Parts: sequence; structure tokens; C-alpha cells
Amino acid sequence: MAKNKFICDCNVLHQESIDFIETNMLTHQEITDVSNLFKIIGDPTRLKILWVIKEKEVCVCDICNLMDMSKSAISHQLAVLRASNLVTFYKEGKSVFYKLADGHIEKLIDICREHIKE
Amino acid sequence: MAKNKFICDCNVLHQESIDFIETNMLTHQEITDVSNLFKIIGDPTRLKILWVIKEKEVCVCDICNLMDMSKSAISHQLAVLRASNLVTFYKEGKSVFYKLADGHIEKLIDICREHIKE
DNA sequence: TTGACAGTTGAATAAATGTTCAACTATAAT
DNA sequence: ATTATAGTTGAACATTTATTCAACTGTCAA
Repeated sequence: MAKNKFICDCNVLHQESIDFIETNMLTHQEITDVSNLFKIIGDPTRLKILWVIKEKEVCVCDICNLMDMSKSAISHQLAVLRASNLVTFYKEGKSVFYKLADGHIEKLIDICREHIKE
Repeated sequence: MAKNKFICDCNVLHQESIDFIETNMLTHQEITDVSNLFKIIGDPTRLKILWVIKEKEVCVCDICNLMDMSKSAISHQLAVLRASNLVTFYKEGKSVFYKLADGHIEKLIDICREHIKE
């Protein structure tokens, strides 16, 4: 049924389509989770970080040098990646080494590159 | 070689790591393209629209009703999706029907849902 | 041709976000 | 102990971005 008489003033409703789609719709939580993950990868700085640590475990210093960015900027984005469990890390002396949490992100990036090519 | 003496003041450099990573690094253009695509899917409204039209070709009215949002808001986001060639559309009378441009996005969403489950 | 409606668009507003700066913690070396 | 350095963090600032509002186009019906 039309839920939003107050927001949308349309009369053209394809009820069967709407019902069918509503049956297969993602939950609000799923939409939130999935879009949040994409949003995180949807920033060039974070994407580049992920790409860098996908190749090798590297310390924050190395990331800064590879990306020509300040330690602070990198560290802030690493905090975002940590909060989303996309990366793990271990300390060694004064350095902190980061690596990808799992292979899903790699897969995501590859599929996306395929798409771009077309 | 260290490129940013001015930005990062680190001394701990793992040169072999840096060289190896730089060899396999994505180009600036690739980083931009890929992150732009992810950013577009990384918005809950756009993600939901994509999910909706993945199931069936529907008109803007139907999308509005399914999502409880105004025609203007939906139309603005459809414009973004059009600009990125993620959707195609055809007109039928006063209505405009949208559908997914290809199956890549579906694949992306599925992989992402897998990731979320863990 | 007039009125009604599906959809688009530009400007304005409010909210979210990325980087910088400065202060801080923790580890290592002298 | 003191100093230097790798890394983190909070506040401030500037930029981006999503939605609303109002005006507009184009199609259909009377």
C-alpha cells in the first residue's frame, strides 16, 4: 500500500510491482550496514590505504610516504578503518603495522575495476 | 624514494616495501574512478533505489512510494545515478521507468552482504 | 486551450565529512 | 632522566553533499 500520501502526490502506482519489490527488500539495517561499508571505501584516501596494505603489511610512516600525506590525516582514516573492522594491526617498537582484515575488500575492488573498464 | 619530506617527518622507512607497493599501485585515475563509484553506492538512498530497480523496472512514483521520499529527493539521486551510467530509463506517457544498467552493482551488493554477515 | 499531473532542476539550507593544527601517549636511545 | 620520534586524538575549519522548496517542462485528458 502507498505509505506516504503526505510526501508523494503520485497517482500512478503499479501495485503488483511495489508488492513484489517490498517482499524482496533489504531491511533497514542491511541498507545501513551495506551503504556504510561502501561509503568507507568510497573515499580516495581510505581506498588507497586499503590498496597499499593489501600488498604488504606496512607501518604508518610508510603509508604516509607512499601517499604524500600527513601522519595525522592518515591516522584519522586508519581509525575509521579500524572502527569498521576492515583492518588489523600489531605494534613493533614505536611502529604500528597495518594489514587487511580479510579478502572481501580485495574482491570488491576488483569487481569495481571491471565495471570501470566498460 | 620518500616523496614528502615536507609533509611526513618519519625516519622509519621500509624502502623495499615502498618500492614493491609503488610498482603495483593503482593510478590516480583508477583510485578516483573506483572510489567515486563506491561513494555513489555508499549512500543509503541511492543504494535502496538501486536495489529497488534491480528487482523490476519501476517508475519514479513507485520508487517514491516504496521509499517514503519526495519526488524531488528521488529525482536528484536518480540524476546522480544517471550521470554515473549506473541506470538507464525509458519514457512511457508521463512516466519514466528506470532500470539497472548492468549486473555489476548486483554483484557488488551481494559480496558486501557476505562481508556484513561475518 | 486549459487544467492536472509525472518528473526534472536550480538555489538555499542543514548536516556530514576530511584535513590541519596542536597537544598528547608510548617506546627507544643517549 | 631526558630527548627524540611513531602514532593517536580532539577541536576547528573548509568543503562536500542530501533534502527541501519553488519554479519549470512535457504529456495527457476534458
